[in-house]
Amino acid sequence: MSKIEPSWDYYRTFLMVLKEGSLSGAARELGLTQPTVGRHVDAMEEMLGFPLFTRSPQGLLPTDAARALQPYAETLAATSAALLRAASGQQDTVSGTVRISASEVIGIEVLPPILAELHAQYPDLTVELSASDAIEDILRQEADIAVRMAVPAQDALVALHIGAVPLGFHAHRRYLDRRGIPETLADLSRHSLIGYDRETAAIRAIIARTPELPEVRFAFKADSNLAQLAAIRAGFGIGICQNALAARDPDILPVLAAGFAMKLETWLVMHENLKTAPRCRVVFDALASGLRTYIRQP
Amino acid sequence: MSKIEPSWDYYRTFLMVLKEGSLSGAARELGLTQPTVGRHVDAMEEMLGFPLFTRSPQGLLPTDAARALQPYAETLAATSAALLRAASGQQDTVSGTVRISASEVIGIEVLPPILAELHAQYPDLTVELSASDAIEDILRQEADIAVRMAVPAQDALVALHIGAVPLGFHAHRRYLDRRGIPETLADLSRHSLIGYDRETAAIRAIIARTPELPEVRFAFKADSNLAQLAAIRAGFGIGICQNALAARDPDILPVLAAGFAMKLETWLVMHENLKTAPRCRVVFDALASGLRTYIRQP
DNA sequence: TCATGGCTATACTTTTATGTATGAGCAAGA
DNA sequence: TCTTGCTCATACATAAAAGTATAGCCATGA
Repeated sequence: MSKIEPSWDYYRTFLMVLKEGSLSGAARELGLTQPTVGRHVDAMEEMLGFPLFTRSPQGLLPTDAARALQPYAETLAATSAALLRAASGQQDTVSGTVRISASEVIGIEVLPPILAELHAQYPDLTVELSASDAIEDILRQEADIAVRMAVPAQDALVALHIGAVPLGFHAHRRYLDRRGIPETLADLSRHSLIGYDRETAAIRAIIARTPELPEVRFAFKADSNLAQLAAIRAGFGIGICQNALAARDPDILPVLAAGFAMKLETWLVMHENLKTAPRCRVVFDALASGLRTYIRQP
Repeated sequence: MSKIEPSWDYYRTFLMVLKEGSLSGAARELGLTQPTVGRHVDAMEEMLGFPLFTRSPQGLLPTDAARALQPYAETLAATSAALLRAASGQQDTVSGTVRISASEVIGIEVLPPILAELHAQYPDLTVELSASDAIEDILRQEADIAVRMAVPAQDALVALHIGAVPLGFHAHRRYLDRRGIPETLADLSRHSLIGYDRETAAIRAIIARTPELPEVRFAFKADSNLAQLAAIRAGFGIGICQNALAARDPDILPVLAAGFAMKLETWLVMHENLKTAPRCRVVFDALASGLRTYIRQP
């Protein structure tokens, strides 16, 4: 009856073996040695009563059972990281680590100056940035604060509506000089278009709202919006990006601005638990103000 | 830079010290010794850089910082328990442990026969029952399957609408013989009423929907609906309970059945991850069918 | 007042877990 | 073919964590 619960450290080792695919690799990551990692896996297998990996000289291959347990181990890892972040901000001063999740474009083009100013004000603050759009992140505490383009239907979350980020077609002046300026949406079919690789839910919504959009064949495909932005800047063709980002470069010109308008509703999201944490409050307020300024610029 | 992450076992020990309020108590619960538990706490304090407890000969008092970290430690504990349950069902047969969360009344009055029949069919299945109404339970994986009286606004959850459980005023025949049968809602003010101790969201909703309800003073107050049911059965007075439960006892009679009808919409909820787990499927289906039968009876 | 039973803290011993060193297997490339 | 580089497994030595025993503190109750 008095079965001793196994060490929680086994789960950490197990997760790293899954990620690395080998005992040696996991040992390197964890700062342990290969025999130790092997012993952890052995102990875990013995206590569970079934094998987690099939061993081979090339590494360890996870069994179905191991894959079924992986999400739990990942939650453990995320939670323990969140605990350490929470602990880092327990001093009465604004200090510690705050992990922010945002889309690539926002995280790279918009947030850095906001965060730089914030950090100048609070030098003890460490900021982690994670490029991701998954709402689950914040529920699973993989991030403390998130910039999201969807309403979080979550009771446990604090959500602040920032406003709508306007989007539009844009191209580099160099490209337009060479290929001409399209006048109607239909003209787009004669242009080099920059677009998505896989359809996401957000993209399907835009397509549904814009029936005038011609059937297009993209000349440049990338799931990364950041890569699409880079392609626009490089004069590859016409693509969609945030108006405010395009406006920063006088050589990037809006195209079909009158006939086509889109916007991304934006929210700032935080776990309710963190409302009272000073380090999170400060970052939340700075992001709210910074993002609103970003949205309001012409 | 190469700061070693602390042992995750420290968090387990830390949580138990919080719960027990003493090193010795935590040691007893964990199957460790008091010096070991003390060392874990010391190590954790040293790595965090601030104290977690103020020591005294009477025990350990948590600091504010420790209380702030408690929810994270609890998530860790819940997740590791969920991992072990998931592992328990990894055999190809229907086996292992399933943890069910339901209200006290449902869990004690309705579920046992359903689960008994299920267990007769699958003897290798272990069922854990947790009396709780918090939706978070299932999100935080503190339970595998939950019976809930609210729509779960959660993407990651599978929810099956069971139907509406009819509620009504009831009293024991003995009480009604002695005090008479109320004819209108207003008559209730002359009766001994059994009711809630604190207003919950569900209760406020009912009050808002029923403006005819007189201002009442309860003669018996309990937050536990189970205790209220027991008071009704004991002939203490008039209270609200599920019609189907009252109908089981011929001496419990409905009161004001015509003028007052309420119902609790009921859902069966499961984490999406567990959809494919055989042990959870089986329990989910059995609960769905059993609860629907329960609701349909007159 | 003094014993009892709860608690923590410390010194010491033992057990456990980890690291080190090495061997064997397999794949890729000279 | 034979190295090189990667893997896991094993035997042995060491370091780290656990347990044991005990002392001290502070309540409570006879």
